[in-house]
Amino acid sequence: MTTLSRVRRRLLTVGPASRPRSLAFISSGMIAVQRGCLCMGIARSSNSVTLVDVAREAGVSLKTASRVLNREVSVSSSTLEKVQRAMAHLGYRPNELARGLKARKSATIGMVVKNLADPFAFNAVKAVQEVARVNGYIVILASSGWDPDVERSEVESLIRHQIEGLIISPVGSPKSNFLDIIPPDFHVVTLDQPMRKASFDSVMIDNRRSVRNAVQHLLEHGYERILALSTRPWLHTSVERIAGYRDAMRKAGLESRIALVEHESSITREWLDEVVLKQHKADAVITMNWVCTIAALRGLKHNDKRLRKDVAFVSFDDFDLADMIHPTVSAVRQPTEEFGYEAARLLIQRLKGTGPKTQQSIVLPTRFIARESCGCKPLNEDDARSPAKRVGLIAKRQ
Amino acid sequence: MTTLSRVRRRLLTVGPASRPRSLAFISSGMIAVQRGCLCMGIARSSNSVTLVDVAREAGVSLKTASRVLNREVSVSSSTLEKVQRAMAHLGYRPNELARGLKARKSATIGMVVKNLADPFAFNAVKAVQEVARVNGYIVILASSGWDPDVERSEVESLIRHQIEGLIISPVGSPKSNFLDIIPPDFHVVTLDQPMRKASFDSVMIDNRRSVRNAVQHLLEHGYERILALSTRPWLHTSVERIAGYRDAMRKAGLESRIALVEHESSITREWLDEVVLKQHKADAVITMNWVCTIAALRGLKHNDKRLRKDVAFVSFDDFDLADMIHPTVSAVRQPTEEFGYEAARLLIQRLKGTGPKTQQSIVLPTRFIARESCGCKPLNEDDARSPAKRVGLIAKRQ
DNA sequence: CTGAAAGCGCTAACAG
DNA sequence: CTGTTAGCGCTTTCAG
Repeated sequence: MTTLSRVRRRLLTVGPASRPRSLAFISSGMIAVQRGCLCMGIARSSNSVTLVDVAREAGVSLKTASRVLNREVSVSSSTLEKVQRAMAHLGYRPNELARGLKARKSATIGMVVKNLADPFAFNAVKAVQEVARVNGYIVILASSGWDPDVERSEVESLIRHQIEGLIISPVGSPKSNFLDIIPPDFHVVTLDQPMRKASFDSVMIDNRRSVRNAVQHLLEHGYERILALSTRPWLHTSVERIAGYRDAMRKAGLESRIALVEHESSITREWLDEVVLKQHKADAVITMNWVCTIAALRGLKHNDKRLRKDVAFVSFDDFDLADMIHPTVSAVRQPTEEFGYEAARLLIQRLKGTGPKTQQSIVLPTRFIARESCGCKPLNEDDARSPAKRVGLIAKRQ
Repeated sequence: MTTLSRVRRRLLTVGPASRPRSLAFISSGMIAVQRGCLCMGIARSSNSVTLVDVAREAGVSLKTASRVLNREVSVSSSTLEKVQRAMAHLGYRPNELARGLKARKSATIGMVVKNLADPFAFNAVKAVQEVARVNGYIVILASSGWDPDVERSEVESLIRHQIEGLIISPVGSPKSNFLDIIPPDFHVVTLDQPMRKASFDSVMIDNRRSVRNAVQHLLEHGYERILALSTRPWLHTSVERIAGYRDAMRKAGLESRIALVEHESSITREWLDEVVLKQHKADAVITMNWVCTIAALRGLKHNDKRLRKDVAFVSFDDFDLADMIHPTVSAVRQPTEEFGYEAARLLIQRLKGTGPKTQQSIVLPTRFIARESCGCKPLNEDDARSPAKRVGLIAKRQ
């Protein structure tokens, strides 16, 4: 019998503090079987072995048991062993919630993303979870679904659950606002987007430069009627990326052609036909994000437009199987897992009090993956492979 | 001044219990400003407004404030309003951890997946999180990375954090074992795979039948040297799927051709060339899971093998852009979001005590999406679209 | 090196 | 309808 029930132990080892309470306790919904070998707790059934029980079993005080639990040094090896044996024997499981209540730490970090189905999000989440685990933290995951109200209430919920820090990829809409519910010196790391009017740590890329470089690449191939395609143009990332596009076009003395839609559902075959092909007579298209890419790719295909032959194509955001589409799709690759990795590292540094006290802004490098759709012949097969090859991999560091 | 600090309130309203402790408290790292309008908590800075504070501010007892917090009915509208105003004024934030300690519920469910980068996993997680949110639960996410030991320790960690229920897609390896650390009447729902020697609720598909149907489809196209390709053949899902393959082949009086590898990294171009093409002279390939598909697709492409022309192809697991590869890839589609949705529904029903008491096993339907790689002309464009179109969508029900 | 006592922020039992 | 009292399971002073 490894897991003696609470009642059993209470009955058997009344101990020094057998106050009236014991009786009241027993009468309130427990069954005590006399035979002494089988006891069932009905009320608080599962796993109610507490540190008190451990201490009693080991014949030490509660505090001593607590010391063992917390690996404090000042415990003689004999008591240490006694307590550990008691823990094992009883099948003791510390209650992290109770632990956190007094100690004011929950060993929990919160993470909020916009859409888990976006490769950016799940790769980041994956890395965050991995780093958190190694450092003894768990992560509560929430998803805003691009809704500022949901975002706000999710953050609120996380705070109520006493997260020690927050990693968030903010919706970033003008209406998005949760700064007022963040406690003053709370640790927050933003991903992908910065927060207006806030000075949180952040992990981002140089959106503007990344797009500028990509557009320059298209220009070098001789395309001139390059069209930038973006959803949610009010997003900080969109704004920056479009600025990068403009930079490159302006420098080349060419007219900017920009097609913006609020939501990817607007990017239909007909719309592409009308706007991209008829209106702008684009000879190349560069998308500003993943959903855009998927929508445009699908729409163009159904238009019987062949990538590169009729219109060159560059995607912002690389994706699985970009190297399997014909022609293979050139893309700006963000280091999605690194995002999560760095964010978690920043946050945990803060929580542990190691690392710098000043605001940290990490800017991660992107890479232009030249495949065929931009007009190139891919040179390095490894580079050209889509992110799929990294499935299951997390950069191991630290 | 909406957020008065704890010290301030302690100093101003000493109340009945002004024990020596108060002094010690103040001396240990707080700054009290005399002017009476500005106070800063240094020690326990953020958000330490408690229900006691609210009660005091509202001039009611702790319990009454608690009643308001819990929306209990027996509160007069005048006190209700008083308390609510006090809460708003103080910027009160309930501590869910403390709440859970006494009430023995954490409003938290745990979820463990094998690999978050797998479309199956993130779609399921997404749905679980959504359903949990709507029902007032938060979800702690963990990932086993296919490692039984990690899986076990993650489950252990979740239990320590007092999750009320667990949704897990088990590693399912022979060494995988965490049953002994699950408390007796704990609520668990398994996803994708069942647990040996356990009678948890589960959400699965009919793997055997799904594959049998797909193979039969290939047979109807006249292929005879159909090869089944699988990783991790010891997995329950793999076993079932391979059984389905055998069923169909046997029924057709054809020889089964099965190529198994432990890990997808074995599926190289050379390996495919040797095993699939030279050794088996396969005229069709059916993969048994997503990683297999990606690896095989990539390997075949680099072999200058054209899908359908040289070898037909069916993928178990549909994927984004399956309709963008040339030829488009036929696939067995699992309802990935439904998995999560149903699992969460089952679990929350259990937690709330609604719904049946007996073990529930939900078997979700799959669909064969006939595109071109199996030899078909796709009929319905909508069906043929890859799952990408569903980005951002969650089935709203209940 | 060890223990007793006092809570963390909240809910629950039981009176009024 | 409201308040009092006793904890949830743990950590934390502060004494030995």
